[in-house]
Amino acid sequence: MRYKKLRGTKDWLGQEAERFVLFFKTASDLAEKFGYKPIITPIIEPHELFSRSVGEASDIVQKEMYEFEDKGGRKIVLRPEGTAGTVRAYVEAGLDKSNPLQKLYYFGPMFRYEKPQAGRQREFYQFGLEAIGWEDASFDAEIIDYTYKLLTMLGIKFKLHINSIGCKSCRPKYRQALVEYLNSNKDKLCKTCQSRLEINPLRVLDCKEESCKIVNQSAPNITKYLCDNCREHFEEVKKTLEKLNIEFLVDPLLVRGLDYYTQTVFEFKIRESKSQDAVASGGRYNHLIEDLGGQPQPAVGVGIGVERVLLYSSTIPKKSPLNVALCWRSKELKPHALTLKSSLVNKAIEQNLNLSFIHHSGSFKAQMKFAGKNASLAIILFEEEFKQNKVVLKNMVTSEQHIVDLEIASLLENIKNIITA
RNA sequence: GUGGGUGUAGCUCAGUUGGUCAGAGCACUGGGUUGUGGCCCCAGGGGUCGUGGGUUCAACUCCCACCACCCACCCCA
Repeated sequence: MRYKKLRGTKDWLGQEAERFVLFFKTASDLAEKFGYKPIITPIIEPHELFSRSVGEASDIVQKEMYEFEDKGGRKIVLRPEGTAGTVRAYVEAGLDKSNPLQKLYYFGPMFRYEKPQAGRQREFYQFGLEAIGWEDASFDAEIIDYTYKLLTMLGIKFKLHINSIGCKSCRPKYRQALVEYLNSNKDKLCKTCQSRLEINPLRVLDCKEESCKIVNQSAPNITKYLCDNCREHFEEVKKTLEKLNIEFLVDPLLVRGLDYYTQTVFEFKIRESKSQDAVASGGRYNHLIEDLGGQPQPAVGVGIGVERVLLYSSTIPKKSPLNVALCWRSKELKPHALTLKSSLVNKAIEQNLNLSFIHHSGSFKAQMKFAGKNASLAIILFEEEFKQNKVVLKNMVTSEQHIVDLEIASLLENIKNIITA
């Protein structure tokens, strides 16, 4: 074995690859049902896009980005998340001015230089939704509703945590109160939190260190510091979720690691596991479009971790699609089998049938062995039957077989009958 | 970035105190038996024992380094 995949990357093969594709189909179909349209943006972006949006002080920008200089001396990064690129494209296309209301979904690989672990890779896939242009709480609820439905469809058990972290006018007041409180308890905080206190005090709130947890329990509650506008918005989000029968938990300690969030933030957490527990998360980012040079537009979005979803999904099937194998008893029949196969493929496309047709080569025994392993049905050509325009249709699971007409339409009817039986 | 565990055929694993120990089962390929796969029988391919050094007459086996994977922390998707 000469070459190995890079650390923290993954090859998708066999059933895993099939499940991956199936996830994308499910997620994008559902997104389309909610009126979201696809957007595809580059994997490489300028470094500054993320330091401006995700935040200079965030862990992602400080230590997790893949960065390099291209031949023109530009500072490039492999995107660590999907929102910044989407917003950049939105502003660059002038949509903020010409057509500001946009509901978009994206899908693709993201990159973060971290130590790999189960459910955590250096290259990982995200499926995300962004609703840009609406300030109304119903869109926060829509994004959450979508994610809730998708994860439920996929058979994932989760807990939804939500919080509001305020806006530009009320958060500074809270921040000040928090810093004052934390400073008076500074000696009880862990080392990282003592430095967080300087750079990003809100992050202290979701520290898992026991001593910090105790301090956090009596910390000022952000909900009490929200301005009227933010409070009303949050109340409406909660009311709407209740009407939609979506269970959630208000978690005043939920703070996201990305700087661009305002007001609503949420995380879908897996019940059983405590680490790598977020399968999906997101929130509102009302200033990001403006911060990236566009006209001010409010927005809300979600990012869903594909690997984690696949890890916990119980309903995405692992079974391959239904295969029909063509086999021939003697060499002379081979060309007939192949033309038959080609006609069957045409018909299957025409009638939109969920069937695939395969063949092997070599000895008859080898063909049958291949069929037994890879197909549910076999169409077998024998000299005697073929002379009378007949073939053998064999169910490879039950071993039942019948001599049937070679004619395409009736052959397909027979196949359908076996499948539905 | 910190700590712990693991690393022998595609997979699951044996390998005795360093000296025919490079093996088994499954999988794979070919053949036999059934006008047609699975059962059975015969044969075959496949490994520089994670990589690189060191000790030794001799290393899969001892020592060191590195790499990869897993787990926990951290962080998040």
